[in-house]
Parts: sequence; C-alpha cells; structure tokens
Amino acid sequence: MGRNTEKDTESLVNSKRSASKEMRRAQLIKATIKCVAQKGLSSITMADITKEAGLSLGIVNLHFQSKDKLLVETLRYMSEEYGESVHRALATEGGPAAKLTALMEMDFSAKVCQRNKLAVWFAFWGESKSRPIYQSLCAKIDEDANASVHTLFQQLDKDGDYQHIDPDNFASVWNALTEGLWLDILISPNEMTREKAKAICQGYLASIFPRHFERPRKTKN
Amino acid sequence: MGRNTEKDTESLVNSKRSASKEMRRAQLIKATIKCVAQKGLSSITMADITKEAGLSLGIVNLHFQSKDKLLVETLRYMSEEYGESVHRALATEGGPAAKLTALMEMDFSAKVCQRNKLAVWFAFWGESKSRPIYQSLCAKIDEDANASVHTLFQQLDKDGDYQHIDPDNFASVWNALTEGLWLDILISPNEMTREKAKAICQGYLASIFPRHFERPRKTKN
DNA sequence: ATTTTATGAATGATTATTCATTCATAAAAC
DNA sequence: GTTTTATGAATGAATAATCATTCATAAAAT
Repeated sequence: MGRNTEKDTESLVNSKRSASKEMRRAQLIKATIKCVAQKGLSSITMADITKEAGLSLGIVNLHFQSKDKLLVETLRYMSEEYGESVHRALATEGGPAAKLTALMEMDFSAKVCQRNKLAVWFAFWGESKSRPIYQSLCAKIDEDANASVHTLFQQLDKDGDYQHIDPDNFASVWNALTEGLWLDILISPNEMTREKAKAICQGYLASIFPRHFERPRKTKN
Repeated sequence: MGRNTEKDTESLVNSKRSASKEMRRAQLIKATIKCVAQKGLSSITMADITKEAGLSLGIVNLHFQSKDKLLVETLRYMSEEYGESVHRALATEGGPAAKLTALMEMDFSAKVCQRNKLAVWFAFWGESKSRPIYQSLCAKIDEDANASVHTLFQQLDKDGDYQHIDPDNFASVWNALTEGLWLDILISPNEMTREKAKAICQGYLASIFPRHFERPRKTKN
C-alpha cells in the first residue's frame, strides 16, 4: 500500500465523520463503479451505491446533488484516471517503441483493463448518444489518446527509417484494435484474456516495425 | 421499398388490428431500438416504446410478458439480423478476398453501422456483465463472426501464397479493428465516418495482402 | 358466437429526493 | 484543563414521483 500516487481512498475513510469532501466523493464514485459493473447502469439505485459505500441513503445528494450528477462525475473520474495513465505511459524513458510498449502494457493492465471498469466504460458509451455530456467526455479522452498514438507511429516510422506509405493508417488501426480487444475481453473472457490481447497487439507491432518489436511467443490459445 | 428480403415491418402494420403476432413483435422491437438509441437503456419506459410504436401501453406485456423480455428479444433480433448479414457477405461470389471485402462493406454499411444501432449494441455490451443472457447472446455472435474471419484469412494466406508467419494474428486484429471502429463512429462521429473506417480497413488489408487489395485513395481527413 | 388482439385507467411497487435530527469534531470561554 | 457552544457531515424516515404491470372493457377477426 501507499505505492499508488493518485486516486487513493483506502485510508481515513473508515473514521466515519472525518473524511474530507474529496475523499467522500471518491469513495462514492468507486462504489458507483462497482455497482454499475455488478448491476448495470439501468438498474443501480441510490440504495445500492450507498450500501456498497457503507454510508447512508442521503449521502449522494449531499455530495453530488443528484444521482445523475454522480454518474457524470464517475465518468469524469474514470476519464481523468485513464488520461493520467496514458500520460504516465508516454513519459516512459526511451524512444517511441518503448513508449508504445508502455502504452500497451497500460491498456491491458489489471488496473485499466479489469472487467468491472470495462463494463462501466461500455455502459457509458452505450448512453453517450442520448447524453451529450457523456459523449463529449468520451470523445475527448478517445481523441487525445488517438493523437498521441499517431505521433508515436510517425516518430517510430521516421526514426526507424521504415518509410511506410501510411503510418497514420497503422496508428488508426492500433487505436481501434485496443478498443476492440476490450470488447472481446468484456464479452468473451474465456476466449480473450489480457495476455492474449497483448500478444495480438505485440504481433501487430512486430509485423509493422520488425526491427523494434519481437513476435510474441504464441498467439493461438 | 420491398428491396430488403428479411426483417421488414413497414407494410401491414398500419392496419391496426390486422398485423400478425410476429409483425407486432418486430414493430415493437424496432421501436425499442429507436428508443434505446434516443434515450438510453437506463431511461426508456414502456410509455416511450409504445408511443414510438403508435400503440397502447399494455401492448408490450401482451406480446412479450415484460419489459425485460422485450429487451432480451431486441438483442436476439439484432444478433440474428447481424448473423444473417454476415452469412450473406460470406456467400458472396469469389474467393476469400472478395468475401472479406463484402464483410467489410457490410460491417460499415448504413444498415449495420448506423449510430442508432451502434448505441444499442454498446448499451447491451455494457449490461452484459450483469445479465448473463445478454452476455451469452453477445459472445455467440462475436465468436461466430470471429471464426469466419479466421478461416478467410487462412484461406487467403494460403491461396495467395503469402506465407505469413501468423495469419491468425491478422485475423484477430481484423476482428477487434472492426469493433473498435464502431466505437469511434459512435462517440466521435465528426472524427470517424463509415467511409473513413472502410478506408482504414482497406489500408490494413492492403498492407497484409498487397496483391489482393489496393490501398484506398486517402486515409487522412 | 367465440376467440384474439388492443386499449388505457387504475394499481402497487420501486426509488430519488428531502429534511429534521443526530453527533463527532473543533473552536471559544472559563 | 474542562466545559460550553458552534459547525456541518451524516443519517434515515417520510415524501413524492415515476413507472411496470394488471385487467376490465372494447374492437376486430374468425
């Protein structure tokens, strides 16, 4: 414990009355993520959330005004958390290949790629068409990550003197590939695991930038 | 009109009392798809659905027993519809390359890839962790399509004598790529269009099987 | 005439929100 | 150091609103 640098709630929370506002909010948001994953966006109730958090019924309205706003803040929290993870991966020592590897490890890490969180992401995506605020938050995070990936692919193509006709196309594929693998992990956890997903990504990178990436041991099964 | 061979509701439906059971069900399912896309799974009501269908409140319970069952049948309907589309694409005249092109055209066709339907797919995926029946329906359709794609990639690699080290890896990428592009089209419709998505797929195929696929005119912008 | 299909007002269950009250903590007074 | 007062976070019973479902009635089909 104490190893994580950001978004930590564990401590202080149990001393009932002493937790700061921000801590309470984070605690409730984490309970929300768990509940949405377990019961789905369409059937979570305030009672579920507050029970999961070990607090009383009125607490969400006290800290977030309404259930709706709690959900928006939950999405915002997840977006920021993911954004920070991307940022940290991009700050990895080394060239574009090392950064790309770090990005991949992050995208399929236990923290980012747990089925609970995937379920919540998909739930928000599924409601994004009807809730503009969801859509803009989701679009922002996706577009930012996408832009970084494009830069990385261009750099790597240049630095490695690969002279690919269209590195941007490879970058676009990479981005969609990651998202698609999340879906597979969510709905076919027996068929697709985080490790398998990484192997697929690795294989893809090796086929484009053979001098920078090794083929994974095995792709199949 | 009358061009579609399956899943057609337009006719007969307006003559209030004459529609057959199956037609009524299809009519309600279509209304459900529209409502879920417009309001989200978490806030659609029976009133929304029946109003959209131009029918009365009790009608869903008459034909589906409950709202829950209507939603399950909606997912089943969409799965079958997609499964049939895949089947038709695979029945295209020609070799694996032609079939792959047909599959791609289908996956990004106006019918399959409309944002309304994408929103509904994502909503169901988002609830799949909490509703086993959703999960099994979603997993089934995904795994079937995936298996077909793997066969196609293997055939094409063999027929074209490409001797790729791991055609299965390319197939896995293809599958996830398609799903990831759907997400981009759903949440960033200004950044990603159906046409752009097709160009990305086409570029990917051209990079793997250059003698069978041409590079698209342009990928960027 | 009988059966099937549809209606929509009424019902009852669920659930978000409100708010009077409690109580832990801290500041002020002594 | 002890007691008093003030603060505002937390509680949860009560309220009010929403919404799925039922069912008596009617219309249409056979």
